[in-house]
Amino acid sequence: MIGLGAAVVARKLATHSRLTSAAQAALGPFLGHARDFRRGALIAQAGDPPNVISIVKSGVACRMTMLPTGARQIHAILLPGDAADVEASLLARRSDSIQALSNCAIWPVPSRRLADLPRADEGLAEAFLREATVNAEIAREWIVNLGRRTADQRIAHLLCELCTRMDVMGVGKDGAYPFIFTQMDIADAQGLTAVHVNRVMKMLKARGLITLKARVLTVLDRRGLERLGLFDPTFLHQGRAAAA
Amino acid sequence: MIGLGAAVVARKLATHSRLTSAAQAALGPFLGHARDFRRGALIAQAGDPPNVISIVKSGVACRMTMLPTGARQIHAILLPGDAADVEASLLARRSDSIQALSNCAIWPVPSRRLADLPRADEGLAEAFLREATVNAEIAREWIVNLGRRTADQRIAHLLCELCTRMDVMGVGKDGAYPFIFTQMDIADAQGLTAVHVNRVMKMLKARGLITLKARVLTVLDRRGLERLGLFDPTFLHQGRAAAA
DNA sequence: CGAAAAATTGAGGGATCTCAATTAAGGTGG
DNA sequence: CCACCTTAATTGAGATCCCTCAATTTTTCG
Repeated sequence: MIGLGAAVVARKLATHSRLTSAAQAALGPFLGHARDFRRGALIAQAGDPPNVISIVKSGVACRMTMLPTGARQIHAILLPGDAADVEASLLARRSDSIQALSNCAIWPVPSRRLADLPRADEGLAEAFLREATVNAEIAREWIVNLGRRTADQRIAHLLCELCTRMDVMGVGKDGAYPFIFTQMDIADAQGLTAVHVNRVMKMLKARGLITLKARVLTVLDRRGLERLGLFDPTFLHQGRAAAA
Repeated sequence: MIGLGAAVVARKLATHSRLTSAAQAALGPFLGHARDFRRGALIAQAGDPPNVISIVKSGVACRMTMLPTGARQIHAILLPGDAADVEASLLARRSDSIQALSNCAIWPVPSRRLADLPRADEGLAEAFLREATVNAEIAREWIVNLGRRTADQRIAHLLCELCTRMDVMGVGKDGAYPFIFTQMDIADAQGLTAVHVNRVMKMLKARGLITLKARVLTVLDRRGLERLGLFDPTFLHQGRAAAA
């Protein structure tokens, strides 16, 4: 069902770009066929030539850096429909890695195919460019998060970001979202330790903001969570009203 | 002397892209004429429509976010030749601001002019795209810095980054670099307080790694500074060997 | 079902912050 | 070019947030 899978990407791109039906049709052949990865597997590694774009078909992945000390820092969470390394072909080699945070299916699209895309569908090519831009925007927000927010705020902010992104993709209902992250994943994303993440999550539950059970996150008080995390609900939507 | 000023940008772009002499010639008209800003002035503000690219002719600027709490987080330092918002025209409005950290001269280039650039010089347009990509790369490194390094390491890493970028641009000699940053600027870039930055700088001086006098930073032990900051001297050079 | 991974909890330490005061530097007007 | 005034740097003391280490329980997965 390549067609079905491609719909995920179409929906994601549609969150910030207008896609013609021609563009949607071009998407299937563009993506090709997906590859499966087990949780923890490296989808791309630092040092690799960046000649492949990774697009998530299902599951969750991340971009991250392993430090010589063994510490991991996650820079971005990749949900279904998200694309990584759209622009990377412009560099000589990749400096970070992509890792599966759950079992997942990834489309590995040769960057050459992206380079040829404008000839097939100009609008689709621009949509991918916008995708990269939105991702850069999110990266800046992460810098703010890490630099100027407390642990409570950081985690609340991350949860809000993820929920907002899932909302837009139609994932989760009634404030209940699939949540495959380990407390260590969250720690590595927010510059904390797993132990401290545990204590913060406990507090979030105690305050009646969230519930977490059987890998399902339920947001009981979205407004409260946003207030705690100083989350601006509009920041991820910017791309939506983008020109043309 | 528009031609002379444009040479700064040509040199910057040449650090990661090959520029033909035709591209260099196209640069002057592309940039137009610069505007002056005083230290502290806002060059662009959150909420503005992102229809202008800011390119630094002289002085130092930064991209930053002001939080509702009044705190500032800097996401990027813009040195002469650096371009900000190359990709931003794809969004509806900017979410961060650009601020002058010293008196500086900025070329405000209408994004429309960038959109038209491929028709004038394909290679030059690609060079600007690569510029944006390298900047995204640096942003990711900042995330690692903020998330997984101590205050000592962060500051050492930032100093190494700045020195490396100035080296490439031919700014500073014999390990002496112009340094207009306030300790609060460094704090706001690295998620620290000015007081703590002061103590770390004192330590760096005590260890014989640097000297700072009359707005001139002298790096006495570059290797030592890099080791302390876990700085990988190759990370900024990636663009250099970029394809085509 | 059993082994491995993840979550949870406690105790204690350290890095960084906050508050506050003082000194040094820089910029401006006379 | 000096005097003044504002801004930046410096230093101290005490408080906090988050980390480290370690043990235990719970959950997940093969």
